[in-house]
Amino acid sequence: MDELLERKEPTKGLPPLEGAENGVVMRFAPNPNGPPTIGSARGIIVNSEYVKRYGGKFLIRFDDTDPVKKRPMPEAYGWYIEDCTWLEAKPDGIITASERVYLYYRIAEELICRNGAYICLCPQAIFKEFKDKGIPCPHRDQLSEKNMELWKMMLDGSFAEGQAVLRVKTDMYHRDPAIRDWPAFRIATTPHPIAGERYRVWPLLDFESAVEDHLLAITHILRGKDLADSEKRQMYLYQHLNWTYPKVIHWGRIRIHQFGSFSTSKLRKAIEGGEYNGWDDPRIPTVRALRSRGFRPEALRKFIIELGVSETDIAISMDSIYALNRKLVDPEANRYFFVWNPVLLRLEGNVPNNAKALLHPNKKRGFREIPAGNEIFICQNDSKILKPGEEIRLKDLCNIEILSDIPLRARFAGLEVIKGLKIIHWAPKNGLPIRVLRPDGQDEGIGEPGIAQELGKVVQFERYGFVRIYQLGEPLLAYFAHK
RNA sequence: GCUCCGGUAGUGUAGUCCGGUCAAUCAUUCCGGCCUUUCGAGCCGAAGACUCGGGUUCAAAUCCCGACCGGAGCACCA
Repeated sequence: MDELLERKEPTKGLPPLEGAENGVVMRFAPNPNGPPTIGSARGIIVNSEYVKRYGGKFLIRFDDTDPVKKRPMPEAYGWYIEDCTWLEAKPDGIITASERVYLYYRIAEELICRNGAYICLCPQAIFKEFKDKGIPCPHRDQLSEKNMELWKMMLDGSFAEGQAVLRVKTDMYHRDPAIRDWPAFRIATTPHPIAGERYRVWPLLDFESAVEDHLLAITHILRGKDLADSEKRQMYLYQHLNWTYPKVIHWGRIRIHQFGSFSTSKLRKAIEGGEYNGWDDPRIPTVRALRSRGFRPEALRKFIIELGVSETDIAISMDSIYALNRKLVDPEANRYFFVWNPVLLRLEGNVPNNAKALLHPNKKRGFREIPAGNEIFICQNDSKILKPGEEIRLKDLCNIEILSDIPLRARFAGLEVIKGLKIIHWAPKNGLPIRVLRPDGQDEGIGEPGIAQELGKVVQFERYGFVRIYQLGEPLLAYFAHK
């Protein structure tokens, strides 16, 4: 009976975590070689959400142990903390691997003593042959004392880069070649951006991550499918040291329709080359870009949590995030007129010099005043469909009758609202020059002066979409959020 | 090539472990209508999916086998 009722429970959001009843310790472990992207946001949000649900600790750990190929960016460490905090996932602890290499050395030595690892002097290509064939290399049977001696030589500089690695003993006959005796430490003499020249022997991800997860008493690991083999590899290390492995959940790759494929290193190049305005350019999928565009963290959290943690690869659309954010932002955003691709419209007759328009259509938030008069701007798109003789309404101003299309002229035709009349918006002749930066390009035009008072806020440009006022000036800069 | 993982509407997702209540959930998108001095919001309605083929069973989205498709790992990257 209980079973039946249990099965009826709909699972909303994230599925329950096995073995989490007494709290969890979870970590988000990025390489700080750029700012967090939407992909990183998934790691930040899901981990922190589980910690919120079950109680415990949410840690951020910088896996920054490659000074060469995945070279960390010193500014990025702070960016991660900043974006985590903005995403309502302030870490309870910050760990930086490059500051803790000495701890990994201790574990390595323990491992060598227990005969769980050996120094391998095979050139990389040679070892690959052994591995593919499934036969132990000549160094595998070295005595633990010999390994310790060679290890010290690695540390003291007796070996050059590439001459020696420390390998964890797994099973050279394992059916999956990816699991066989994997490397734990290699020599890298390039100075590290944070640790400088303090270390010349650096751990590789599988070792660093496995050891840290144990040291930090991580209970549950969420990781991408690309690291699906890591548990199998690291399990051997845990067995050698008699540790207990955390519970692991994998998720599939995530692609975003609107952004296509991207990588942090590619973005970095494009930004350094001036192709983008920076790490918050609306055309790129970073968390800071979303912030600049006026997204609310709740929208992002909700979206990511609804994605769940399936192992299926997914191709998501920003549309869902847009819809979620629109719901949050619509009641807050003041309304303004922005005329893109403006064309001048000359008006005859007693056009009011001022218009009064609601700041919000259905919240009682008062009015804004817009200078009007006999010359105003309208969108080129609107102008194209106007025919002489037609009567339309300028929103919140007056009705007009079109006199001619080229040149564009019209005359005042009354103030009273007439149902059924086509309505267009407009901007004052001496309005604000505005440039809107969009994910798909940019728009330029004229807006009403009140927009300048909304710096940093999200507003709606009527008939255009929601934007965040990014920077005052000539022109004023706005970042487009969504329709 | 070897190894692993996955395939529910356009997109995500629930259901798959423990077969029946699934002629399959929710959201988004699209379409139609209402409302509205925004093409926004809101309201109403509609459309749309179990990859395929076998097998087990009274009964299969759910279990088994095979095929197909997709992804990942096989780095001295993370």
